[in-house]
Amino acid sequence: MVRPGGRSARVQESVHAAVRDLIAEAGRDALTVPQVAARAGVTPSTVYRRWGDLQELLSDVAVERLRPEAPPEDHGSLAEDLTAWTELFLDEMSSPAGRAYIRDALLGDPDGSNAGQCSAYAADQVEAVLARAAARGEAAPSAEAVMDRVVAPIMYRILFRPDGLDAAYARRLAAEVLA
Amino acid sequence: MVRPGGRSARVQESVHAAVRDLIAEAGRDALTVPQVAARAGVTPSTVYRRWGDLQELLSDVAVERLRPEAPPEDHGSLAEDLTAWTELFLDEMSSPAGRAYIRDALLGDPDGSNAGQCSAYAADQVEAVLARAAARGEAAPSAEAVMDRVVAPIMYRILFRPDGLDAAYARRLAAEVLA
DNA sequence: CTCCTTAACGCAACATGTTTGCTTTAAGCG
DNA sequence: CGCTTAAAGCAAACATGTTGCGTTAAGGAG
Repeated sequence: MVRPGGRSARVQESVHAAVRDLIAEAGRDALTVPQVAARAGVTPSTVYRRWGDLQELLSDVAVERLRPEAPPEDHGSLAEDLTAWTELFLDEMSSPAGRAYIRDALLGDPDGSNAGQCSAYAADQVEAVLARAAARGEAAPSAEAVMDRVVAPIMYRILFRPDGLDAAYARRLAAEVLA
Repeated sequence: MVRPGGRSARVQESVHAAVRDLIAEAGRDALTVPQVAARAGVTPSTVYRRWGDLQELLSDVAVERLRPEAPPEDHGSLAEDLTAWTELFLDEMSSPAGRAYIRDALLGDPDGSNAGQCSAYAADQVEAVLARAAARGEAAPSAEAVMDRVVAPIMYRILFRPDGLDAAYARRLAAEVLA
């Protein structure tokens, strides 16, 4: 029997909130399960039983924070929509907080489902931009092409080459995939 | 004073070997610092002092295993060289062992230097292929273009979308960057 | 509304992993 | 050959992770 509501839900929310608070206060490195549990008003064994370890818990919280809050803005044309979205995406993801969340999401993710979720969030945003272009009658690349040529290079550089990431790079990637 | 040789070197080699052996025997999940230390004939405190924690140690070992063993083969033309190298790269990296090493390398890497090293290995291989093309007088894309359009999509999919990775995809990426 | 069933939590004892002060060894240099 | 000191060993203190068992309360049946 699955129990998505009631006490279980309160515990989950309380623990997630404790993680967010403690990261903001003391930084991610100072985080331990017993601390989180104490702040959440819960025993450590509860956290260990539900999440397994600190990494999986952080991964959960990270995916939650990486979910886009709003659909991409409408600027009137595909070129402008995609450029603006790419700049925003790079900006959010390459910030220290963004990098940390990406790493956390990848980290505590034995089966890859959390990472898959992150990718799906980006894909949804891209598809929204492309769908709007199609509705306007504009020619547009496939979502796969945008993932391979815009999203992938950005994420690769964030993870493997933390330098040379700026708005100009975002604009160049967007322009190239539309060419 | 840095002491790259002598006892320190023996300890490092012994610990690395212990990690490789234990991963092969019992799997990465069953790995603990005390176990590794015991197998290496070393005390746990030595490992903690040199590497900090298990993740950094695994990251070290992973980078070592991700170093290419040989320069890319010469097939006579840029198209063949790049296609063959891309197929090999995808094959190695997307294998279960390859994925695990990539994750480990990213994981225990506070300052990103290990991840940067992995990227540098790939960049070196790509540059070798392109340099050979230039020596033949062939027109070739920049190394940056190959990193963005071949290496990045492969790594992105390995990390975030573990499906649909096959030799055909590798060939397509290579062909597109040459077009 | 009340009574079951049982998933999820709390508690406490336990096992394991991590840190640290101090001592000992041996690498590299004069 | 002897000094200096980085790095390793040792052992005890400490923190974290694990588990069995009793208790609580969600969600459904009567």
